[in-house]
Amino acid sequence: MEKLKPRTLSGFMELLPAPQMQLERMMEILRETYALYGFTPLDTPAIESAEILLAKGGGETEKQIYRFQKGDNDLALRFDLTVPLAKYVALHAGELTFPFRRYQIGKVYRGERAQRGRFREFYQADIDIIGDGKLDILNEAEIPSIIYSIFRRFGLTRFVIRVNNRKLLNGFYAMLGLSEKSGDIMRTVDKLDKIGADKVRTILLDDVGLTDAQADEILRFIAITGSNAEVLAKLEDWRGRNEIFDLGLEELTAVTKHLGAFGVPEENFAVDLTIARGLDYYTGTVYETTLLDHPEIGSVCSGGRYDNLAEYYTDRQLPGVGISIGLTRLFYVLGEQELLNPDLPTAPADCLLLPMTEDFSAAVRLATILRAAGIRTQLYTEQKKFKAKMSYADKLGIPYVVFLGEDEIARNVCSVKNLRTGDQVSLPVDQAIELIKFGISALQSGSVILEK
RNA sequence: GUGGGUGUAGCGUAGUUGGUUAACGCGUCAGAUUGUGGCUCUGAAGACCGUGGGUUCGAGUCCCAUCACUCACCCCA
Repeated sequence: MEKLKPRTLSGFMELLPAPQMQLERMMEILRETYALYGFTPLDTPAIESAEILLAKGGGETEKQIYRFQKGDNDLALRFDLTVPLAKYVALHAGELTFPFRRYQIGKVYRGERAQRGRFREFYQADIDIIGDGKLDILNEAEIPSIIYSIFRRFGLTRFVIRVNNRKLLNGFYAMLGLSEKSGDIMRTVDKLDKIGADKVRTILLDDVGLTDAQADEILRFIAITGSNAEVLAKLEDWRGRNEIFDLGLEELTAVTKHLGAFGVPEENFAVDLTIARGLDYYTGTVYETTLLDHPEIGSVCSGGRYDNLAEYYTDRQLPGVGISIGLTRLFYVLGEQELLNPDLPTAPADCLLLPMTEDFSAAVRLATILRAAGIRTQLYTEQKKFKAKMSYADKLGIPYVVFLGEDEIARNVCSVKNLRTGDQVSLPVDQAIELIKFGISALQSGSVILEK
């Protein structure tokens, strides 16, 4: 029979067992850290009614969303985790307790052309805090501080969480009488790092249609750099000319101050007036996180403040702040740059138990005892040559092999071989457990990532 | 969606101005070594050269189409 050629669609990540373990380790860190800050886990369906997911309508979402008919139902795959959150919060607003703090790690789908670091199915790891009517500015500093904490636990140090404020930008553009064109301007300004100031100016003049004076003012504005304190001080020059701008400046100043209080060092966060990206529902603080050594891959984590999360589903005013880690992208880039810690244990088991007798019942009992002691144990039951069994443990990176033959059973011991050192001893079961547990605890390595 | 590039065993590659049996490395499997893995050695399996058509005595190689992948743009995590 003619076989179908197996293939995986482009833009869909499918991993071998060892890297999958590394990805799972990153997810564990995410869950542990989010939980540590009092976030509750949430899961929502990957498929929702298209009208729910497209409530906002228009734009990129409409173009990129996977949408299909099943019977009479118009369905779509979720494009991000924020829109489902909005639906969830609107649906359950009466039953939830606010501020509602939830985390969600899940796959999202975008029907765009795949590229390196850009997937069509990928994990996002989101946290959001939703208030009822109001939400304190402090939350806008806590969110990036959590990201800082996670990245440090991953083992990353060379990253910057860049912070800006949409009110500040909108107020600024209003001052110049450019509110209508703020979207185009922000998109252009965002490319500053990539294409340089001269090209930004050309685009602003030719494509966006600004006057020389307007373009110069914008370039002067985005050229503001320096320490966070210096940037904030320079922004004072524009204070008093637009209320929204002033409000944005106060918020940005407050977030900067609080981030320090949360213990985020200056080298890991920066006020950056060029960032504006992310979905357009952001209304205040916005974040974007990049890896200093890999700016080419873009943002690995971004988010911000929105004043009215669920406006398409309810009249209730639900302001929030949230951020999303592009886990698949982050993992992919780290793997490609060989920054994933190769010492991170990726074996599916701590111990491979080889029964050397016809009757496996003693081995089955021993496996149960080992597992009860917390040792991840695989019982090898296949009729293969001895070397094939050893080779199995070796290939999977299982650190210990335990033999149980007639000889061991008669002496009430088991033989434990450490595959790293080659040492082998015969011990009573309780001592064998201690030996293995001590050995595997020594193998635990700190971080997922080794930075060069 | 727009524009480039590339398709040869599971993976990574070589393949001369078109010429006879498509080569190599890694991996896989077997044996050397039946209660001891990694290292080494020996051997084996595995490719209608993406697909379809064309040019030619002859196509992995040239031409066209098509599909897939990929890079850039757009946009984003």
